[in-house]
Amino acid sequence: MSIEKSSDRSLSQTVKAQLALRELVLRGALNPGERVSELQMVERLGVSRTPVRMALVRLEEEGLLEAIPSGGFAVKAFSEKEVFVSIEIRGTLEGLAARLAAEHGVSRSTLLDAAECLDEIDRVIRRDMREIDLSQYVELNARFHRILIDMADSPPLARQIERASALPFASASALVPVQSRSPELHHILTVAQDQHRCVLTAIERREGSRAEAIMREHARIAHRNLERALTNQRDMDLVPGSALIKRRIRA
Amino acid sequence: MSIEKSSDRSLSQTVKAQLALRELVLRGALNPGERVSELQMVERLGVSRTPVRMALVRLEEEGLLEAIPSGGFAVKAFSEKEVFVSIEIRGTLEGLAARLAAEHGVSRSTLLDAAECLDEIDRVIRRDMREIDLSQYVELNARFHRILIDMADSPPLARQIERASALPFASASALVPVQSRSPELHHILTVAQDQHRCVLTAIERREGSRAEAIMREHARIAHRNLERALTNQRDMDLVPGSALIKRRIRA
DNA sequence: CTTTCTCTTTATGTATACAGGCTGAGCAAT
DNA sequence: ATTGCTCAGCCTGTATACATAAAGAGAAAG
Repeated sequence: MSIEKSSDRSLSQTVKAQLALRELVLRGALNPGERVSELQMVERLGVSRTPVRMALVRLEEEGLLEAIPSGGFAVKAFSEKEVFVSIEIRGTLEGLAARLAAEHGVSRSTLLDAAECLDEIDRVIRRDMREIDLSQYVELNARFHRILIDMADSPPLARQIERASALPFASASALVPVQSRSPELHHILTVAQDQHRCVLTAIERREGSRAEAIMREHARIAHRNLERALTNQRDMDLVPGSALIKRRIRA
Repeated sequence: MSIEKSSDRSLSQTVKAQLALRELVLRGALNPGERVSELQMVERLGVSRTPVRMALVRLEEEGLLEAIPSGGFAVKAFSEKEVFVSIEIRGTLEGLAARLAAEHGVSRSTLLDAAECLDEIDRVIRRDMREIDLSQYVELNARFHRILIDMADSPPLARQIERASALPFASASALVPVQSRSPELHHILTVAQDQHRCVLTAIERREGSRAEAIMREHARIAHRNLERALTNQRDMDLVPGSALIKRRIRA
């Protein structure tokens, strides 16, 4: 009955429980608002109560669960507005990172790393109008965002961005797959990539304010993708953690 | 040997441990970088290992501790730059909150609450040039910031700001006491209060961009206060968690 | 038929026992 | 004197037992 009875022994029980539980929540196996019973999870995950409890605490920190006043945890539900704001928060913090990078200045080698990453993205995008390997794009996109955060050279900021990106639908490349069925796919990726180029140029030229503004706007592409998914029922499957989003009734 | 053997029974052991441990860390009773042994804390706090462990995990989330790769936790040390960035993060997020509040619009009653709070601050500041009750100011200041966050009406943002303010020296009114010995005290409080007034006006008039800029600048008063404490050794005592800050050697 | 009270069940909070791994001291060998 | 090895002590990760509080079912009364 356990999800991954034969999972890697090298991982600690706590980490195993955390991964498995997150998977259950995101998959929608647990309904939003529903209490997550420790004993039931012991049964389902095949670990004892202690690691389950640790996993619950950590997932609460991630924002996937919320504490019940009388004790224990429940699966968190998100309104559409909350999702939008979460994306805005990430964009704002990434904007701050870009500005700090521009103001402090960044080493030549790091700039080259970033530029190389963007070249690779170009190659993926331009390959063939309709045959773009999205998983490859997602990975490279995540890498570029990581480099950008490294450029700020501020552990507290990196940490905060990590927290903001912990919500499945708020991370930098979570909503990219939503575009996969769209005829505008190539268009949007082109625009996004141009923003990547521009922010890198701005950082290189020490134009902090511009770098910040670009990253903020860049995050709003995710807003558009989310909007699409919310209006096109069938695209919701492509949104990670979509089961947690309370849908409004739409006309 | 325990810090608070006879503390309130109504609080759970976990919360008790968390409060006591935080106190120990901030007081500087545990040296930065030092490992925090669970058993030693059991002895010092008078609770068993389970709540101590929970408290350790939570304090790591707060950012006061960091996980040791081989297991366990250590007291975290902060560089001056990290402290500055932490303040900048808080300011940026509060700026976002102010902008959202302005853009969404805020109910009349909430605006009145805020205005009343500011009136009270005025009364504290203007009371007598040299006899200002700082603790009262700190409390009212915190209240105004709380109202501002409520205006944004975004639980995820409130949560993130709370996290950013969890670092003792990063919260909105943590560094106010540093000014207490300064002849500029009245001057700085006047400026800060003017920013309060301006941001409220901006929100009322739906001037989102302005509201955001003001809150960002407002947070930078904390920068100034920190700078003062870093140059005036004797003022460091007034900085909460100063024991965690790695001082550079200064000429 | 509804409502309320009680009792049972089950939840979490806490303490503690046990196992495996890391660290460091002391000793031996070069 | 230095370096490498072994062993002991301690520390964390995990499992589980126990106590207390909450939630739900069922029966009785209105």
